[in-house]
Amino acid sequence: MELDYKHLPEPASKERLRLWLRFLKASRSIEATLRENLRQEFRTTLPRFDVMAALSRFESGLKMSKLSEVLRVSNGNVTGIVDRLSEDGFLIREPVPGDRRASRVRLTKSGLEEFERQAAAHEAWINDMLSVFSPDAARDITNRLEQLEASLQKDKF
Amino acid sequence: MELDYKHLPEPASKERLRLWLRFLKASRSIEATLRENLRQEFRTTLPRFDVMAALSRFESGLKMSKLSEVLRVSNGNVTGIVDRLSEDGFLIREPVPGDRRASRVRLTKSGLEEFERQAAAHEAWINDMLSVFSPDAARDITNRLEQLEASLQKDKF
DNA sequence: CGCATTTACTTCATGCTTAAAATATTTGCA
DNA sequence: TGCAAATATTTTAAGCATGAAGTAAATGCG
Repeated sequence: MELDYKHLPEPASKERLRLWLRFLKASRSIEATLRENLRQEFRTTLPRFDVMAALSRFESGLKMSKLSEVLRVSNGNVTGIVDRLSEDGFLIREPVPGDRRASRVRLTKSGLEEFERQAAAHEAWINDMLSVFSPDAARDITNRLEQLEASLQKDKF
Repeated sequence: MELDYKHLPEPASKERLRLWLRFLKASRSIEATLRENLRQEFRTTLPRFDVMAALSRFESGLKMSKLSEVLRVSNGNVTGIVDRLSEDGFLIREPVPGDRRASRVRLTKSGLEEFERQAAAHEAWINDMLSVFSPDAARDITNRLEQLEASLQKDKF
């Protein structure tokens, strides 16, 4: 029979790897449910929701480049998603006065209304999935994640 | 001027939504770095790494259906990734005696060696990115994530 | 046995994702 | 002014992801 290493201290790197694996699993599990719910209830996808969420915070819209920066995805990626959302009438590209290369994207009235319904449902789904965390526990973990983000940013330079 | 709501208690659902947004941000940030590193150092991708990681735990290989179950991705998805890894000589499909529909996939010697180098680098990257968490803090968060997973599983039925 | 159902897997259509190349326009400066 | 460099965006090629449809083989039961 094997020795029981379970209660011996693991090297720090193993402990952190274990954390990452759990982290990823939880994240993927929640994301999968969100995708499925968005698909079933609103015939849309997470990337489309993300674009609309970003635009909903800027009444006068965002330039394509700013939009891809906010979402932290590539320019080319945003082009396709915006194309499709435009076809659905949820947003429009407007010319930017004085710069014929650029365009400003903003939600239409219909897009804003649609997004508000999606956002309310989204918040309820998250509240349900994370109900195991009390508001205090949620705040505590949020704080730790903010530390993590800060340390990840710092290492970039 | 607007009232300052910042220090009033937020509804639980807002607190949890905030947690989810931080969670997603951290997860995407770490994943992006992993993808970039895998690409630069090993000319591979996270899905390929995931497939090899899964197979590395089963010396005699896995059937395609079991592989997609373990990875929690669709069957059709696994087909393509396995196709490409096979072309690279990192794994092989073997016939399953007594069932001509099925095939068993396992790492080749070259695939196992390659994976072991990738896994060592992967662990070091994670250790670096999560270094802001002490082993104790890491264990603590891992425990909370396990609670979360358990509660997510339970709600499925 | 015969044939409907189930199982294992691949293919297909569509969309998301990236990096890199291409296009168009603006800016800066010799 | 003229033109090289920078900027804003789209296009392209390749891979990942899904759900659904298709193919082939195995199973089960009347």
